[in-house]
Amino acid sequence: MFIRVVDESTDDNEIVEIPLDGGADAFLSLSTLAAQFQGVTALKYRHPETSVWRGVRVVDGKLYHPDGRWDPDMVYVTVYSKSSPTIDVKRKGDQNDEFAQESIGEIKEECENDPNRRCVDLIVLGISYRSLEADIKRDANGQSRGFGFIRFKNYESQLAVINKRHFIDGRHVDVKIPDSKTSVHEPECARKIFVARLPDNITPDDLRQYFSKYGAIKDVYIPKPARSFAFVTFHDSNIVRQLFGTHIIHGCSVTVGPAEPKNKTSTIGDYPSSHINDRKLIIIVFEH
DNA sequence: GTTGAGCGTT
Repeated sequence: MFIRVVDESTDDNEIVEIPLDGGADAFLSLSTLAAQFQGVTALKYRHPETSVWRGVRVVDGKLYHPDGRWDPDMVYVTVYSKSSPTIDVKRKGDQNDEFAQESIGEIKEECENDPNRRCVDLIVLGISYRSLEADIKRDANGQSRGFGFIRFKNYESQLAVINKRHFIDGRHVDVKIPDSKTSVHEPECARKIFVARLPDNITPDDLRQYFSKYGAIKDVYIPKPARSFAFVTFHDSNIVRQLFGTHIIHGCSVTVGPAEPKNKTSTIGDYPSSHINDRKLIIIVFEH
């Protein structure tokens, strides 16, 4: 006898028929399943009446159907362990690995130590209406609203999660700072500032030290030989806008503006909204 | 309504 299995975390969603072992009380070997779905740890299925996900029993590398019989018409869905490389949207209180959320007290402690490396609630957008493993917001009827929130213990985890695309339960999912206009798919220049009128004796470390009080810095670039300008790239684009203007670094006045995209052929539509600013409007005024 | 931009009953 075969059962039908699908991996909803991949793009193809191809159904694979997997052979069962044993006779009347048939079971499925985890090794047989893993031969088709690498890293799988269990199976789940929607209960026909409640349409709630139900997990199959896993004992000693064997999967047993909790309702006593395998349904050949059912499509079972693969389940992967929490340490899989895809994002884990965890329930509060789940503290098994570095991606686990922590209690408010522990978060505060880390915030007080370094406000520039603060973990905040991140909004998770585009969650499948069928996803259950998350702090998902629901309407009065219990229907998923398609988004939820998550907070990490380690700032590194927050950075790692915010800067990549996620694929959960068959959908592309965004992880963003709440109310931020910018997307995680924004161009790098959205997180970068252009520092002009820069004295030659200013080092990358000077810039890093000065600008780190505004937010975590990803990269500092000063051309060699020095050309009186530099680029500073932050991890979070939301703090970039407030930096535009004049700054005093080591007693020297420098001018900070938005970094233009490297691609000169880009149109205004390619700019992040935070960069469609006065500079662009001024150009339009001069043309008339 | 078998839907898909948004922003949080604690």
